[in-house]
Amino acid sequence: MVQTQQTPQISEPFLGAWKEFLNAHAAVTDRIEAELSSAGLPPLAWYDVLWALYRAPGRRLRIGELADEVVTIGRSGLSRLVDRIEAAGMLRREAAREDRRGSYAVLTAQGARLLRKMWPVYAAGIEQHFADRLSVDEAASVERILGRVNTAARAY
Amino acid sequence: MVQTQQTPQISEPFLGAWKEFLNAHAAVTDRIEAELSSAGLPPLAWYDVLWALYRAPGRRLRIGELADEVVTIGRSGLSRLVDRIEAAGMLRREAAREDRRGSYAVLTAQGARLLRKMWPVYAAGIEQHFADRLSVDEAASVERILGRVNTAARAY
DNA sequence: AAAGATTGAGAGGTCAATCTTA
DNA sequence: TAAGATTGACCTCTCAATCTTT
Repeated sequence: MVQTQQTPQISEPFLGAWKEFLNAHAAVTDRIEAELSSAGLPPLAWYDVLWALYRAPGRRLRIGELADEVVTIGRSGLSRLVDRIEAAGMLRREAAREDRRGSYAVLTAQGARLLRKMWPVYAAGIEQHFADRLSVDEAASVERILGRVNTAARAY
Repeated sequence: MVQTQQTPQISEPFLGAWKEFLNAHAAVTDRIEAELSSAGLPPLAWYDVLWALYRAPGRRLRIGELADEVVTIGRSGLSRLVDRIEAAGMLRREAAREDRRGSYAVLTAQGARLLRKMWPVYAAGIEQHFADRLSVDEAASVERILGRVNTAARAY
């Protein structure tokens, strides 16, 4: 008799790695969010949007391209997030001339300034809660290993 | 002149590790949530609650203890999550006799069955999207390294 | 007054339906 | 008909206020 659907046995090192992975993510991001908030700055999701625009040619991205960059949120959620960031004057929408169905999000000068205010706080959080606990070799290992996890998970 | 507040320079391996860490978390948890949902099962947060109760002596935990176990949610959020799980019959609240301010969440038989239905799907997701991409040595490294991140981040 | 837990108000997210243009 | 993007309805979380008991 063939067993078609058996529960995988995940051995200890893998299960241990998974648990630490989940806990570390929750702990570090919570702490960084709290530090941004204490500094009177918006959440990490804003940083992701502003930074994606900053990197892009012309400081602008189609809404769909922006959604692909901000990996923690879906398209409708992004649409509302862009609403809020636009209302705060940190970006503006611009109709796409080459395809009138679409629009661009364009970083404003104020948005670029906000990005420069957020980075020191964000960077300090990454350093203190994450990087300071790793050696250079360990960081390289984590990058390589989780990079592989990442590629695998997206390959669908 | 003393520089009191300089932006940390985070060198490449650390920044790379941080980016892969965030992306891997988003990718893997999204995929597992989608698989649970496709199987007609509730989200990971339910699993965390049910599993915490299952492990506990008497299959029961004070609400506050439960909140400490479920690290991705705050106390008021947990209160509402417990409402929903209770409404589904997977746990019940019970007044604490030794301290009448408090209450217990107690796993029901139905809750234990749900846990046993969720685990195969969850485990398959961990295996396929995470564990299969790691060697045993790499898993041990991730556990050790992120365990250190974790301890550090919580030590406040 | 403080601790355990819940609740009202509001912020931010999802899914499916919708609108506009291609 | 499909693609880009937004919207309506609804769900879940947070913060601060609240209720009960210590």
